[in-house]
Amino acid sequence: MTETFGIGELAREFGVTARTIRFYEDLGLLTPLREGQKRVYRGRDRVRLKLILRGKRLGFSLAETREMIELYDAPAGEVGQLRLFRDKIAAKRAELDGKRRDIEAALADLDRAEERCRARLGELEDRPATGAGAEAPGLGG
Amino acid sequence: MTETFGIGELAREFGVTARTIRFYEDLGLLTPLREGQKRVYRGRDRVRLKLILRGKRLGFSLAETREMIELYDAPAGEVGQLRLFRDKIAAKRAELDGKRRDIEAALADLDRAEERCRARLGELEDRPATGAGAEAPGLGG
DNA sequence: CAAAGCCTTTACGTTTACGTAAACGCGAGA
DNA sequence: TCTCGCGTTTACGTAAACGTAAAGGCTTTG
Repeated sequence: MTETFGIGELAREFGVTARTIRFYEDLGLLTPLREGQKRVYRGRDRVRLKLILRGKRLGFSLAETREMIELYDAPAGEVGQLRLFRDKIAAKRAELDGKRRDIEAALADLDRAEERCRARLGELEDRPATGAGAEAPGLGG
Repeated sequence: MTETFGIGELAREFGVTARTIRFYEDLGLLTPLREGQKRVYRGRDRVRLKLILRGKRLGFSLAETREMIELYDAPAGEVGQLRLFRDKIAAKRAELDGKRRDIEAALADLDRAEERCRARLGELEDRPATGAGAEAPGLGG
């Protein structure tokens, strides 16, 4: 437990540069400890970095991702705060649901494209003369 | 059929500026007709714009989105081309699947956060004294 | 006929998210 | 002692995706 990491270590693990990790710190997204001058990251920071990169993959800006991370580690404040919080969570979820629908649609489009592609390939492999130029017909797997 | 649109019309419909639409044209993503100097967009461009914006919501760069759109309207070339094409489609699908998994994970995280939030709210509404400051206890719906 | 709207092109500005280089510290090892 | 290797700060550079003016054209409505 209480495992720690160097900046290069994290950079290698997640396929980013140290510059990137320092940049996230500048934005307040990561808060490593220090051993002398050197940054020391703990599991918490590693998790956060993972969340940041996930947010990026989903097209969120770093600001948006920060908001989302803040939603993850809830504050346990007073009732008003908690309600606001719950509403924010609901909003983000709606956004994520939208993205999911977008993904389904994109996947469906790709499926159609692939189907057309596959059908056309079937035609060409059956009778290589039809349509375009010929190739090695049916020898491969 | 053959309905056409002005640039402002499309801009309003999709919540972007005309500048944005012209920018996409600069990148070769849209290819409107012209009536004199004015751009005239047809259904095809409207669909493309929709696809571009979907790509953006999913965190794809405009370059990536262009590639994806090119996959949608298949070329029907020769066998080699088609196979390359099919592979590209598979790759994009893998990427989209990854994003979907990211979304599921993010939604799961949000669910956990919401559950904690809800539980805490339940506590506070049952016995408002526990933990933090009080509010109007149980009058609302 | 003048102002209001919608469109045009050209061009510089801005934000986000880093890249890249310079110059330095510091411990390990040949 | 020198030089890797890893880390540091400071600072300017950059690509992507537009924003935002400036200056003008066409048309239609009062």
